[in-house]
Amino acid sequence: MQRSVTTTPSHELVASEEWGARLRSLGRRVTKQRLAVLQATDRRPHSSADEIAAQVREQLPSISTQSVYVVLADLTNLDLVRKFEPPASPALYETRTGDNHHHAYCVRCGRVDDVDCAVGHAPCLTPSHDHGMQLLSAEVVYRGLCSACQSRADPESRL
Amino acid sequence: MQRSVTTTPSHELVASEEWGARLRSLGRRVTKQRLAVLQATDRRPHSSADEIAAQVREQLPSISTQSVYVVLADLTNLDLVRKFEPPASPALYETRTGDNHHHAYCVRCGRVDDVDCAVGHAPCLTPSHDHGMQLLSAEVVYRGLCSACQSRADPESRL
DNA sequence: ATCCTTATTGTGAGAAATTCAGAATATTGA
DNA sequence: TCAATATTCTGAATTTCTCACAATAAGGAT
Repeated sequence: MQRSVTTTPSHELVASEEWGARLRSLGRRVTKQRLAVLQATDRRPHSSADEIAAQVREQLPSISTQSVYVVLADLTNLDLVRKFEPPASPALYETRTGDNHHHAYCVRCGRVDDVDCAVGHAPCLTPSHDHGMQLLSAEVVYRGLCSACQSRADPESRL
Repeated sequence: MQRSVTTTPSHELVASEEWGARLRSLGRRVTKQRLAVLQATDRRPHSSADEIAAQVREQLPSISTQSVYVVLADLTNLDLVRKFEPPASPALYETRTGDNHHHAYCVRCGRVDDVDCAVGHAPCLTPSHDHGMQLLSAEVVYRGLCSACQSRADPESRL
């Protein structure tokens, strides 16, 4: 992989270095595929594996979709990307990890937005009784209607 | 469908009648397939479509899996069953609807438990900011480790 | 009780998303 | 630069679920 300052936008170069450092510190080799997947995911949060593959192909035209899947699965395990599975649609990926933010998706158009945790203290982690399950984390998925779909919504239709 | 008191356990007969009434009031015909699917789902909450099909086949040996899918999709729309999609596994169905209860699944064995809403007032429906999305409902999914897997867990492994 | 209308189910194929095994390739430490 | 082995590629396969159309059966009317 050649890194030319003249052909690569500087902010991407920096990002590339950062991702590379993170990968190395996690015991992973720094490959152009991983960097491209990370950058594509970073650039467009809530992208599907297919969309990420399409993005990546602008840099690496011959990358296979399967490789993107493998890379994403590995990065997800490393916690460099987070996988979100909205109902009835392919999994989406984002680079925002570590904060336990949640997601709202539009039941009409499928649009997904990030939603920060409701109250300061994660309220969803203290259910009334836990059946002996040791809880690790909670993910909240909001069903909603995005502003675009609200304006376009005919009042007759019951959602 | 013949209904013989001597061959059908009375509690199932009653349940059958109840489901029948509900279906009728929702403008649906009362078919043995629908009743069998409802009873199977009721008997074993958090079953997958395949598991429900297997259960149903004990009564209706020749029902196709596709029909079970169609019936479940329709019953879900009617709100007689609720569909839950845990990450990385097939959708699960249950007859407990209307209360907005949540789910905890074991990250190791996949076991799913019901969890009643954390605090009295649905806290998860008031996110800090909603990006203009009109929120309709929230579903909380708890990741956890069930008691069986806790005992069997080697302390070395980082979960 | 029987027939007819039409909802429901069955059949068979097929789509979409994802995973797997083994061969080829590329990164990194020496 | 080279070797070791992590990573990616190739191609097929799997799983879950959907679709179109034919066959069947539920429930009201006669």
